[in-house]
Amino acid sequence: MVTFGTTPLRFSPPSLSVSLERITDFLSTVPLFRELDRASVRGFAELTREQKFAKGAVIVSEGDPGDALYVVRSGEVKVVLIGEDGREVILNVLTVGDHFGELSLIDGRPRSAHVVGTQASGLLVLRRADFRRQVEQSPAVAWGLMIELSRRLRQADGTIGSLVLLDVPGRVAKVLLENATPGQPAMLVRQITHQTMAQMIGASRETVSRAMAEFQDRGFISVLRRQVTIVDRSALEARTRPRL
Amino acid sequence: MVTFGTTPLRFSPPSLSVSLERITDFLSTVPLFRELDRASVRGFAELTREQKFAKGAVIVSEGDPGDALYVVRSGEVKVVLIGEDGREVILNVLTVGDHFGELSLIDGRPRSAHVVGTQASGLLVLRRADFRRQVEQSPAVAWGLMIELSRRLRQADGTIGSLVLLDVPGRVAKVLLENATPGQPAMLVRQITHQTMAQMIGASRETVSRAMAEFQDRGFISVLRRQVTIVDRSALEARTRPRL
DNA sequence: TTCAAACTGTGATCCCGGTCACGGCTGGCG
DNA sequence: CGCCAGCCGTGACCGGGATCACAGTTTGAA
Repeated sequence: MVTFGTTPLRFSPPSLSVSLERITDFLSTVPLFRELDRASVRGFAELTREQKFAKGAVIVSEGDPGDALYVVRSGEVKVVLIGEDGREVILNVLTVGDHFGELSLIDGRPRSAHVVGTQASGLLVLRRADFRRQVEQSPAVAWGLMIELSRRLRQADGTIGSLVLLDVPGRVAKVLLENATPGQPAMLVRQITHQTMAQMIGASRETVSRAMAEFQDRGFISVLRRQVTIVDRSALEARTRPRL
Repeated sequence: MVTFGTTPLRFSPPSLSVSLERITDFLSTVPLFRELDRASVRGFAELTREQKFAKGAVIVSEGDPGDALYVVRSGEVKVVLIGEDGREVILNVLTVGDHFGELSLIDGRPRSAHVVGTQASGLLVLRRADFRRQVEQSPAVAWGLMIELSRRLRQADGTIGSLVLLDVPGRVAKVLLENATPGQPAMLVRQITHQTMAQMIGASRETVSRAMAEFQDRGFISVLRRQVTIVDRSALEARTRPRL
Protein backbone atom coordinates (compact mmCIF):
# COMPACT_ATOMS: atom_id res chain seq x y z
CA MET A 1 0.00 0.00 0.00
CA VAL A 2 2.59 2.50 1.12
CA THR A 3 4.93 1.91 -1.81
CA PHE A 4 2.17 1.46 -4.30
CA GLY A 5 2.93 4.67 -6.11
CA THR A 6 6.54 3.74 -6.67
CA THR A 7 5.97 0.36 -8.19
CA PRO A 8 5.12 1.54 -11.72
CA LEU A 9 8.47 3.35 -11.86
CA ARG A 10 10.35 0.08 -12.16
CA PHE A 11 9.19 -0.51 -15.69
CA SER A 12 11.01 -3.81 -15.85
CA PRO A 13 11.43 -6.93 -13.79
CA PRO A 14 8.52 -7.35 -11.42
CA SER A 15 11.24 -8.88 -9.34
CA LEU A 16 11.04 -10.93 -6.24
CA SER A 17 12.42 -8.05 -4.22
CA VAL A 18 9.58 -5.76 -5.20
CA SER A 19 7.14 -8.33 -4.03
CA LEU A 20 9.23 -8.80 -0.90
CA GLU A 21 8.96 -5.12 -0.04
CA ARG A 22 5.24 -5.24 -0.61
CA ILE A 23 4.87 -8.20 1.63
CA THR A 24 6.98 -6.47 4.23
CA ASP A 25 4.75 -3.40 4.01
CA PHE A 26 1.76 -5.58 4.44
CA LEU A 27 3.12 -7.53 7.40
CA SER A 28 4.05 -4.28 9.10
CA THR A 29 0.36 -3.50 9.36
CA VAL A 30 -0.42 -6.77 11.14
CA PRO A 31 -0.63 -6.26 14.92
CA LEU A 32 1.50 -9.33 15.56
CA PHE A 33 4.49 -7.64 13.92
CA ARG A 34 3.76 -4.06 14.76
CA GLU A 35 6.48 -3.78 17.40
CA LEU A 36 9.19 -5.02 15.07
CA ASP A 37 11.61 -2.87 13.10
CA ARG A 38 11.43 -3.11 9.37
CA ALA A 39 14.44 -5.38 9.02
CA SER A 40 12.91 -8.02 11.28
CA VAL A 41 9.62 -7.87 9.48
CA ARG A 42 11.50 -8.36 6.23
CA GLY A 43 13.07 -11.39 7.84
CA PHE A 44 9.62 -12.83 8.30
CA ALA A 45 8.52 -11.81 4.86
CA GLU A 46 11.38 -13.76 3.33
CA LEU A 47 10.23 -16.95 4.99
CA THR A 48 6.79 -16.60 3.58
CA ARG A 49 5.14 -17.80 0.41
CA GLU A 50 1.76 -16.80 -0.86
CA GLN A 51 -0.85 -19.39 -1.61
CA LYS A 52 -4.17 -18.79 -3.34
CA PHE A 53 -7.41 -20.47 -2.37
CA ALA A 54 -10.73 -20.44 -4.16
CA LYS A 55 -13.99 -19.58 -2.47
CA GLY A 56 -15.14 -22.67 -0.60
CA ALA A 57 -11.68 -24.24 -0.55
CA VAL A 58 -10.79 -26.10 2.64
CA ILE A 59 -7.55 -24.57 3.86
CA VAL A 60 -7.06 -26.61 7.00
CA SER A 61 -9.10 -29.49 8.41
CA GLU A 62 -9.77 -30.35 12.01
CA GLY A 63 -7.52 -33.16 13.15
CA ASP A 64 -4.74 -32.44 10.65
CA PRO A 65 -1.27 -32.17 12.05
CA GLY A 66 -0.70 -28.45 11.78
CA ASP A 67 2.63 -27.20 10.60
CA ALA A 68 2.02 -23.73 9.27
CA LEU A 69 0.81 -20.29 10.23
CA TYR A 70 -1.36 -18.36 7.77
CA VAL A 71 -1.82 -14.63 7.40
CA VAL A 72 -4.77 -13.45 5.33
CA ARG A 73 -3.47 -11.10 2.68
CA SER A 74 -6.63 -10.80 0.64
CA GLY A 75 -10.10 -12.24 0.73
CA GLU A 76 -11.86 -13.75 3.73
CA VAL A 77 -11.94 -17.10 5.49
CA LYS A 78 -14.06 -18.64 8.23
CA VAL A 79 -13.02 -20.85 11.12
CA VAL A 80 -15.66 -23.52 11.62
CA LEU A 81 -16.53 -26.55 13.68
CA ILE A 82 -18.59 -29.18 11.91
CA GLY A 83 -20.85 -31.56 13.82
CA GLU A 84 -21.29 -35.15 12.73
CA ASP A 85 -24.74 -34.21 11.51
CA GLY A 86 -23.15 -31.65 9.20
CA ARG A 87 -24.22 -28.55 11.10
CA GLU A 88 -21.65 -25.77 11.09
CA VAL A 89 -20.58 -23.43 13.87
CA ILE A 90 -18.62 -20.39 12.78
CA LEU A 91 -16.06 -19.58 15.46
CA ASN A 92 -14.60 -16.66 13.61
CA VAL A 93 -14.49 -14.80 10.33
CA LEU A 94 -11.02 -13.62 9.38
CA THR A 95 -10.17 -10.86 6.92
CA VAL A 96 -7.02 -9.22 5.70
CA GLY A 97 -4.45 -8.80 8.44
CA ASP A 98 -5.84 -11.61 10.56
CA HIS A 99 -3.94 -14.83 11.03
CA PHE A 100 -4.66 -18.37 12.09
CA GLY A 101 -2.96 -21.68 12.67
CA GLU A 102 -0.65 -20.57 15.48
CA LEU A 103 -2.16 -22.88 18.08
CA SER A 104 -0.82 -26.00 16.43
CA LEU A 105 2.57 -24.36 16.02
CA ILE A 106 2.68 -23.48 19.69
CA ASP A 107 1.52 -26.68 21.30
CA GLY A 108 2.11 -29.20 18.54
CA ARG A 109 -1.40 -30.56 18.74
CA PRO A 110 -3.66 -31.20 15.74
CA ARG A 111 -5.77 -28.46 14.23
CA SER A 112 -8.79 -27.76 16.34
CA ALA A 113 -11.13 -26.55 13.59
CA HIS A 114 -11.62 -26.27 9.88
CA VAL A 115 -10.75 -23.13 7.95
CA VAL A 116 -12.62 -22.53 4.71
CA GLY A 117 -12.48 -19.66 2.22
CA THR A 118 -15.63 -17.59 2.10
CA GLN A 119 -14.10 -15.72 -0.82
CA ALA A 120 -11.14 -16.31 -3.10
CA SER A 121 -8.23 -15.55 -0.79
CA GLY A 122 -4.48 -15.06 -0.78
CA LEU A 123 -2.71 -16.37 2.30
CA LEU A 124 0.89 -15.93 3.37
CA VAL A 125 2.16 -19.24 4.68
CA LEU A 126 4.90 -19.55 7.28
CA ARG A 127 6.25 -23.00 8.13
CA ARG A 128 6.60 -24.27 11.66
CA ALA A 129 10.39 -24.32 12.04
CA ASP A 130 10.78 -20.79 10.70
CA PHE A 131 8.02 -19.52 12.89
CA ARG A 132 9.46 -21.12 15.95
CA ARG A 133 12.91 -19.76 15.37
CA GLN A 134 11.65 -16.25 14.81
CA VAL A 135 9.48 -16.29 17.91
CA GLU A 136 12.34 -17.56 20.04
CA GLN A 137 14.67 -14.89 18.76
CA SER A 138 12.22 -12.04 19.05
CA PRO A 139 10.57 -11.36 22.38
CA ALA A 140 8.46 -8.72 20.69
CA VAL A 141 6.79 -11.32 18.51
CA ALA A 142 6.29 -13.65 21.45
CA TRP A 143 4.66 -10.82 23.31
CA GLY A 144 2.49 -9.87 20.36
CA LEU A 145 1.40 -13.45 20.04
CA MET A 146 0.39 -13.61 23.68
CA ILE A 147 -1.61 -10.43 23.29
CA GLU A 148 -3.39 -11.89 20.31
CA LEU A 149 -4.15 -15.13 22.14
CA SER A 150 -5.46 -13.14 25.08
CA ARG A 151 -7.75 -11.19 22.81
CA ARG A 152 -9.17 -14.36 21.34
CA LEU A 153 -9.61 -15.96 24.72
CA ARG A 154 -11.56 -12.97 25.98
CA GLN A 155 -13.65 -13.07 22.85
CA ALA A 156 -14.31 -16.80 23.16
CA ASP A 157 -15.34 -16.42 26.78
CA GLY A 158 -17.65 -13.60 25.80
CA THR A 159 -19.23 -15.83 23.17
CA ILE A 160 -19.79 -18.57 25.72
CA GLY A 161 -21.45 -16.02 27.98
CA SER A 162 -23.74 -14.82 25.21
CA LEU A 163 -24.75 -18.31 24.22
CA VAL A 164 -25.82 -19.08 27.75
CA LEU A 165 -27.20 -15.74 28.95
CA LEU A 166 -28.78 -14.16 25.87
CA ASP A 167 -31.75 -15.11 23.73
CA VAL A 168 -31.42 -15.12 19.95
CA PRO A 169 -32.39 -11.47 19.37
CA GLY A 170 -29.86 -10.51 22.01
CA ARG A 171 -27.13 -12.45 20.27
CA VAL A 172 -28.09 -10.92 16.92
CA ALA A 173 -27.85 -7.45 18.44
CA LYS A 174 -24.44 -8.35 19.75
CA VAL A 175 -22.96 -9.42 16.39
CA LEU A 176 -24.43 -6.35 14.74
CA LEU A 177 -22.68 -4.13 17.26
CA GLU A 178 -19.45 -6.08 16.99
CA ASN A 179 -19.37 -5.70 13.23
CA ALA A 180 -20.34 -2.06 13.18
CA THR A 181 -17.97 0.73 12.30
CA PRO A 182 -17.79 3.14 15.24
CA GLY A 183 -19.76 6.40 15.07
CA GLN A 184 -23.19 7.08 16.44
CA PRO A 185 -26.10 8.35 14.37
CA ALA A 186 -25.76 6.05 11.39
CA MET A 187 -23.18 3.42 10.67
CA LEU A 188 -22.66 0.44 8.48
CA VAL A 189 -21.60 -3.12 8.95
CA ARG A 190 -20.04 -5.23 6.27
CA GLN A 191 -22.57 -7.47 4.65
CA ILE A 192 -23.36 -10.71 6.44
CA THR A 193 -26.03 -13.13 5.34
CA HIS A 194 -28.61 -14.25 7.85
CA GLN A 195 -27.38 -17.79 7.38
CA THR A 196 -23.87 -16.77 8.37
CA MET A 197 -25.07 -14.86 11.38
CA ALA A 198 -27.16 -17.84 12.40
CA GLN A 199 -24.11 -20.09 12.36
CA MET A 200 -22.11 -17.55 14.33
CA ILE A 201 -24.61 -17.36 17.16
CA GLY A 202 -25.98 -20.90 17.18
CA ALA A 203 -29.43 -20.17 15.88
CA SER A 204 -31.54 -20.99 12.83
CA ARG A 205 -31.63 -18.77 9.80
CA GLU A 206 -35.35 -18.20 10.21
CA THR A 207 -35.04 -16.97 13.77
CA VAL A 208 -32.32 -14.54 12.75
CA SER A 209 -34.56 -13.27 9.96
CA ARG A 210 -37.35 -12.63 12.42
CA ALA A 211 -35.05 -10.86 14.84
CA MET A 212 -33.76 -8.62 12.06
CA ALA A 213 -37.32 -7.88 10.98
CA GLU A 214 -38.21 -6.95 14.53
CA PHE A 215 -35.20 -4.63 14.81
CA GLN A 216 -36.15 -2.97 11.56
CA ASP A 217 -39.69 -2.11 12.40
CA ARG A 218 -38.73 -0.97 15.85
CA GLY A 219 -36.36 1.39 14.09
CA PHE A 220 -33.15 0.03 15.61
CA ILE A 221 -31.64 -0.66 12.21
CA SER A 222 -32.46 -0.08 8.59
CA VAL A 223 -31.56 -2.31 5.69
CA LEU A 224 -31.08 -1.16 2.11
CA ARG A 225 -29.92 -3.65 -0.47
CA ARG A 226 -28.51 -5.96 2.19
CA GLN A 227 -26.54 -3.14 3.74
CA VAL A 228 -27.39 -2.82 7.40
CA THR A 229 -27.31 0.60 9.03
CA ILE A 230 -27.49 0.91 12.75
CA VAL A 231 -29.92 3.67 13.59
CA ASP A 232 -30.23 3.30 17.33
CA ARG A 233 -27.09 1.89 18.82
CA SER A 234 -28.21 2.15 22.42
CA ALA A 235 -31.41 0.27 21.75
CA LEU A 236 -29.36 -2.61 20.40
CA GLU A 237 -27.05 -2.41 23.38
CA ALA A 238 -30.04 -2.65 25.68
CA ARG A 239 -31.14 -5.81 23.84
CA THR A 240 -27.68 -7.17 24.62
CA ARG A 241 -28.45 -7.24 28.31
CA PRO A 242 -30.82 -9.87 29.65
CA ARG A 243 -33.97 -9.11 31.63
CA LEU A 244 -34.52 -5.46 31.03
CA MET B 1 5.91 -32.50 48.78
CA VAL B 2 9.33 -33.69 47.70
CA THR B 3 11.12 -32.30 50.74
CA PHE B 4 8.33 -33.14 53.10
CA GLY B 5 10.26 -35.86 54.83
CA THR B 6 13.16 -33.53 55.56
CA THR B 7 11.21 -30.74 57.11
CA PRO B 8 10.74 -32.28 60.54
CA LEU B 9 14.51 -32.59 60.82
CA ARG B 10 14.88 -28.86 61.20
CA PHE B 11 13.41 -28.85 64.65
CA SER B 12 13.81 -25.13 64.93
CA PRO B 13 13.04 -22.02 63.02
CA PRO B 14 10.21 -22.69 60.57
CA SER B 15 12.09 -20.02 58.69
CA LEU B 16 11.18 -18.11 55.63
CA SER B 17 13.67 -20.12 53.63
CA VAL B 18 11.98 -23.38 54.46
CA SER B 19 8.76 -22.00 53.19
CA LEU B 20 10.59 -20.67 50.14
CA GLU B 21 11.85 -24.12 49.28
CA ARG B 22 8.38 -25.51 49.69
CA ILE B 23 6.94 -22.93 47.41
CA THR B 24 9.69 -23.63 44.92
CA ASP B 25 8.87 -27.32 45.06
CA PHE B 26 5.27 -26.53 44.47
CA LEU B 27 5.86 -24.17 41.58
CA SER B 28 8.10 -26.73 39.93
CA THR B 29 5.05 -28.94 39.50
CA VAL B 30 3.10 -26.24 37.68
CA PRO B 31 3.28 -26.76 33.90
CA LEU B 32 4.02 -23.07 33.35
CA PHE B 33 7.35 -23.42 35.11
CA ARG B 34 8.17 -26.99 34.27
CA GLU B 35 10.88 -26.11 31.77
CA LEU B 36 12.76 -23.92 34.20
CA ASP B 37 15.74 -24.93 36.29
CA ARG B 38 15.32 -24.82 40.01
CA ALA B 39 17.14 -21.53 40.47
CA SER B 40 14.78 -19.72 38.13
CA VAL B 41 11.75 -21.20 39.80
CA ARG B 42 13.13 -20.04 43.10
CA GLY B 43 13.42 -16.60 41.54
CA PHE B 44 9.71 -16.68 40.93
CA ALA B 45 8.95 -18.10 44.31
CA GLU B 46 10.72 -15.17 45.95
CA LEU B 47 8.45 -12.70 44.23
CA THR B 48 5.39 -14.41 45.50
CA ARG B 49 3.25 -14.03 48.58
CA GLU B 50 0.52 -16.32 49.70
CA GLN B 51 -2.96 -15.02 50.30
CA LYS B 52 -5.83 -16.93 51.88
CA PHE B 53 -9.43 -16.67 50.75
CA ALA B 54 -12.53 -18.07 52.38
CA LYS B 55 -15.08 -20.14 50.55
CA GLY B 56 -17.30 -17.77 48.60
CA ALA B 57 -14.76 -14.93 48.69
CA VAL B 58 -14.57 -12.84 45.54
CA ILE B 59 -10.93 -12.91 44.48
CA VAL B 60 -11.17 -10.82 41.35
CA SER B 61 -14.14 -8.99 39.83
CA GLU B 62 -14.95 -8.43 36.19
CA GLY B 63 -13.97 -4.93 35.15
CA ASP B 64 -11.25 -4.49 37.76
CA PRO B 65 -7.89 -3.34 36.52
CA GLY B 66 -5.87 -6.50 36.85
CA ASP B 67 -2.38 -6.33 38.19
CA ALA B 68 -1.61 -9.76 39.53
CA LEU B 69 -1.30 -13.38 38.54
CA TYR B 70 -2.59 -16.06 40.90
CA VAL B 71 -1.53 -19.66 41.29
CA VAL B 72 -3.82 -21.95 43.23
CA ARG B 73 -1.82 -23.62 45.95
CA SER B 74 -4.67 -25.18 47.85
CA GLY B 75 -8.42 -25.25 47.60
CA GLU B 76 -10.50 -24.55 44.52
CA VAL B 77 -11.86 -21.50 42.72
CA LYS B 78 -14.29 -20.93 39.88
CA VAL B 79 -14.12 -18.44 37.02
CA VAL B 80 -17.59 -17.08 36.37
CA LEU B 81 -19.51 -14.63 34.25
CA ILE B 82 -22.54 -13.07 35.88
CA GLY B 83 -25.47 -11.80 33.85
CA GLU B 84 -27.37 -8.68 34.87
CA ASP B 85 -30.18 -10.92 35.95
CA GLY B 86 -27.80 -12.65 38.34
CA ARG B 87 -27.45 -15.91 36.46
CA GLU B 88 -23.98 -17.43 36.61
CA VAL B 89 -21.94 -19.11 33.90
CA ILE B 90 -18.96 -21.11 35.10
CA LEU B 91 -16.18 -20.78 32.55
CA ASN B 92 -13.74 -22.88 34.49
CA VAL B 93 -13.04 -24.58 37.79
CA LEU B 94 -9.43 -24.27 38.91
CA THR B 95 -7.67 -26.50 41.42
CA VAL B 96 -4.17 -26.73 42.80
CA GLY B 97 -1.53 -26.04 40.19
CA ASP B 98 -3.84 -24.01 37.99
CA HIS B 99 -3.39 -20.28 37.58
CA PHE B 100 -5.44 -17.33 36.45
CA GLY B 101 -5.19 -13.61 35.91
CA GLU B 102 -2.51 -13.65 33.23
CA LEU B 103 -4.71 -12.14 30.54
CA SER B 104 -4.81 -8.74 32.22
CA LEU B 105 -1.08 -8.88 32.80
CA ILE B 106 -0.45 -9.62 29.14
CA ASP B 107 -2.74 -7.14 27.45
CA GLY B 108 -3.33 -4.61 30.20
CA ARG B 109 -7.09 -4.79 29.84
CA PRO B 110 -9.54 -5.14 32.74
CA ARG B 111 -10.43 -8.52 34.17
CA SER B 112 -12.82 -10.36 31.92
CA ALA B 113 -14.57 -12.43 34.58
CA HIS B 114 -15.07 -12.93 38.27
CA VAL B 115 -13.09 -15.47 40.27
CA VAL B 116 -14.70 -16.82 43.42
CA GLY B 117 -13.52 -19.40 45.93
CA THR B 118 -15.58 -22.58 45.94
CA GLN B 119 -13.55 -23.70 48.95
CA ALA B 120 -11.19 -22.00 51.34
CA SER B 121 -8.12 -21.49 49.18
CA GLY B 122 -4.49 -20.43 49.33
CA LEU B 123 -3.26 -18.48 46.33
CA LEU B 124 0.24 -17.42 45.42
CA VAL B 125 0.13 -13.88 44.14
CA LEU B 126 2.63 -12.45 41.68
CA ARG B 127 2.49 -8.73 40.86
CA ARG B 128 2.47 -7.38 37.32
CA ALA B 129 5.92 -5.82 37.12
CA ASP B 130 7.64 -8.89 38.52
CA PHE B 131 5.71 -11.16 36.21
CA ARG B 132 6.53 -9.08 33.20
CA ARG B 133 10.23 -8.94 33.94
CA GLN B 134 10.45 -12.66 34.47
CA VAL B 135 8.58 -13.46 31.27
CA GLU B 136 10.76 -11.14 29.28
CA GLN B 137 13.91 -12.66 30.67
CA SER B 138 12.86 -16.22 30.30
CA PRO B 139 11.76 -17.50 26.91
CA ALA B 140 10.82 -20.78 28.54
CA VAL B 141 8.16 -19.08 30.61
CA ALA B 142 6.89 -17.14 27.62
CA TRP B 143 6.62 -20.36 25.71
CA GLY B 144 4.89 -22.13 28.57
CA LEU B 145 2.44 -19.30 28.82
CA MET B 146 1.61 -19.53 25.14
CA ILE B 147 1.05 -23.25 25.47
CA GLU B 148 -1.31 -22.65 28.37
CA LEU B 149 -3.22 -19.97 26.47
CA SER B 150 -3.49 -22.32 23.49
CA ARG B 151 -4.90 -25.03 25.67
CA ARG B 152 -7.54 -22.71 27.04
CA LEU B 153 -8.44 -21.40 23.63
CA ARG B 154 -8.96 -24.91 22.31
CA GLN B 155 -11.04 -25.69 25.35
CA ALA B 156 -13.14 -22.54 24.96
CA ASP B 157 -13.77 -23.26 21.30
CA GLY B 158 -14.78 -26.78 22.21
CA THR B 159 -17.23 -25.41 24.74
CA ILE B 160 -18.75 -23.11 22.13
CA GLY B 161 -19.12 -26.08 19.82
CA SER B 162 -20.86 -28.13 22.50
CA LEU B 163 -23.24 -25.36 23.42
CA VAL B 164 -24.37 -25.06 19.82
CA LEU B 165 -24.22 -28.64 18.60
CA LEU B 166 -25.16 -30.76 21.62
CA ASP B 167 -28.35 -31.13 23.61
CA VAL B 168 -28.21 -31.02 27.40
CA PRO B 169 -27.64 -34.75 27.98
CA GLY B 170 -24.82 -34.58 25.44
CA ARG B 171 -23.20 -31.72 27.30
CA VAL B 172 -23.59 -33.53 30.60
CA ALA B 173 -21.89 -36.59 29.12
CA LYS B 174 -19.08 -34.38 27.97
CA VAL B 175 -18.31 -32.84 31.37
CA LEU B 176 -18.48 -36.27 32.97
CA LEU B 177 -15.88 -37.55 30.55
CA GLU B 178 -13.74 -34.47 30.94
CA ASN B 179 -13.65 -34.83 34.70
CA ALA B 180 -13.08 -38.56 34.72
CA THR B 181 -9.82 -40.16 35.70
CA PRO B 182 -8.57 -42.26 32.80
CA GLY B 183 -9.03 -46.03 32.87
CA GLN B 184 -11.85 -48.04 31.39
CA PRO B 185 -14.03 -50.43 33.37
CA ALA B 186 -14.81 -48.19 36.33
CA MET B 187 -13.53 -44.75 37.15
CA LEU B 188 -14.35 -41.85 39.33
CA VAL B 189 -14.81 -38.14 38.90
CA ARG B 190 -14.37 -35.63 41.63
CA GLN B 191 -17.67 -34.61 43.12
CA ILE B 192 -19.64 -31.95 41.30
CA THR B 193 -23.12 -30.82 42.27
CA HIS B 194 -25.82 -30.82 39.64
CA GLN B 195 -26.15 -27.11 40.15
CA THR B 196 -22.48 -26.59 39.31
CA MET B 197 -22.67 -28.78 36.26
CA ALA B 198 -25.74 -26.91 35.12
CA GLN B 199 -23.87 -23.62 35.28
CA MET B 200 -20.93 -25.10 33.43
CA ILE B 201 -23.01 -26.25 30.49
CA GLY B 202 -25.69 -23.57 30.37
CA ALA B 203 -28.60 -25.66 31.55
CA SER B 204 -30.97 -25.79 34.49
CA ARG B 205 -30.31 -27.88 37.56
CA GLU B 206 -33.46 -29.91 36.94
CA THR B 207 -32.52 -30.86 33.40
CA VAL B 208 -29.09 -32.00 34.55
CA SER B 209 -30.75 -34.11 37.25
CA ARG B 210 -32.93 -35.77 34.66
CA ALA B 211 -29.99 -36.44 32.36
CA MET B 212 -28.04 -38.01 35.22
CA ALA B 213 -31.05 -40.13 36.15
CA GLU B 214 -31.33 -41.31 32.55
CA PHE B 215 -27.62 -42.20 32.41
CA GLN B 216 -27.97 -44.15 35.63
CA ASP B 217 -30.83 -46.35 34.62
CA ARG B 218 -29.32 -46.97 31.23
CA GLY B 219 -26.28 -48.20 33.12
CA PHE B 220 -23.84 -45.63 31.74
CA ILE B 221 -22.88 -44.43 35.20
CA SER B 222 -23.55 -45.34 38.78
CA VAL B 223 -23.77 -43.01 41.72
CA LEU B 224 -23.00 -43.92 45.30
CA ARG B 225 -23.06 -41.25 47.95
CA ARG B 226 -22.62 -38.48 45.36
CA GLN B 227 -19.60 -40.23 43.89
CA VAL B 228 -20.09 -40.80 40.18
CA THR B 229 -18.54 -43.86 38.59
CA ILE B 230 -18.44 -44.18 34.84
CA VAL B 231 -19.50 -47.67 33.93
CA ASP B 232 -19.77 -47.42 30.16
CA ARG B 233 -17.42 -44.83 28.81
CA SER B 234 -18.15 -45.48 25.16
CA ALA B 235 -21.89 -45.07 25.68
CA LEU B 236 -21.25 -41.61 27.11
CA GLU B 237 -18.92 -40.82 24.25
CA ALA B 238 -21.65 -41.78 21.82
CA ARG B 239 -24.02 -39.38 23.58
CA THR B 240 -21.38 -36.72 22.95
CA ARG B 241 -21.97 -36.94 19.24
CA PRO B 242 -25.16 -35.44 17.82
CA ARG B 243 -27.71 -37.40 15.75
CA LEU B 244 -26.79 -40.98 16.40
C1' DT C 1 -31.91 -9.46 -20.44
C1' DT C 2 -32.77 -13.67 -18.72
C1' DC C 3 -32.40 -17.38 -15.64
C1' DA C 4 -30.71 -19.98 -12.00
C1' DA C 5 -28.84 -19.93 -7.57
C1' DA C 6 -28.72 -17.96 -3.42
C1' DC C 7 -31.09 -15.08 0.01
C1' DT C 8 -35.04 -13.51 2.69
C1' DG C 9 -39.97 -13.28 4.89
C1' DT C 10 -43.54 -15.64 7.16
C1' DG C 11 -46.89 -18.98 8.67
C1' DA C 12 -47.76 -23.52 11.09
C1' DT C 13 -46.30 -27.03 14.12
C1' DC C 14 -43.78 -29.32 17.55
C1' DC C 15 -40.75 -30.26 21.26
C1' DC C 16 -36.66 -29.43 24.25
C1' DG C 17 -35.73 -27.58 28.13
C1' DG C 18 -36.65 -23.64 31.47
C1' DT C 19 -39.52 -22.55 35.38
C1' DC C 20 -42.47 -23.47 39.31
C1' DA C 21 -43.65 -26.28 43.01
C1' DC C 22 -42.85 -29.61 46.31
C1' DG C 23 -41.26 -33.57 49.00
C1' DG C 24 -37.58 -36.54 50.26
C1' DC C 25 -32.37 -36.88 51.41
C1' DT C 26 -28.02 -35.92 53.44
C1' DG C 27 -24.66 -34.29 56.26
C1' DG C 28 -22.43 -30.95 59.00
C1' DC C 29 -22.70 -28.46 63.20
C1' DG C 30 -24.33 -26.88 67.61
C1' DC D 1 -28.48 -36.58 68.22
C1' DG D 2 -31.58 -33.54 66.13
C1' DC D 3 -32.14 -29.63 62.98
C1' DC D 4 -31.48 -26.75 59.24
C1' DA D 5 -29.34 -25.69 54.81
C1' DG D 6 -28.15 -27.48 50.71
C1' DC D 7 -28.81 -31.05 47.49
C1' DC D 8 -31.63 -34.13 44.59
C1' DG D 9 -35.86 -36.20 42.03
C1' DT D 10 -40.04 -35.51 39.63
C1' DG D 11 -44.34 -33.85 37.89
C1' DA D 12 -46.90 -30.01 35.37
C1' DC D 13 -46.84 -26.43 32.40
C1' DC D 14 -45.54 -23.41 28.70
C1' DG D 15 -42.70 -20.70 25.72
C1' DG D 16 -38.61 -19.81 22.69
C1' DG D 17 -36.91 -21.35 18.92
C1' DA D 18 -36.05 -25.36 15.57
C1' DT D 19 -38.20 -27.31 11.52
C1' DC D 20 -40.86 -27.61 7.49
C1' DA D 21 -42.88 -25.51 3.68
C1' DC D 22 -43.28 -22.06 0.32
C1' DA D 23 -43.39 -17.66 -1.93
C1' DG D 24 -41.05 -13.51 -3.02
C1' DT D 25 -36.31 -10.98 -3.94
C1' DT D 26 -31.62 -10.25 -5.27
C1' DT D 27 -27.81 -11.02 -7.78
C1' DG D 28 -24.51 -12.41 -10.82
C1' DA D 29 -23.22 -14.94 -14.77
C1' DA D 30 -24.08 -15.92 -19.54
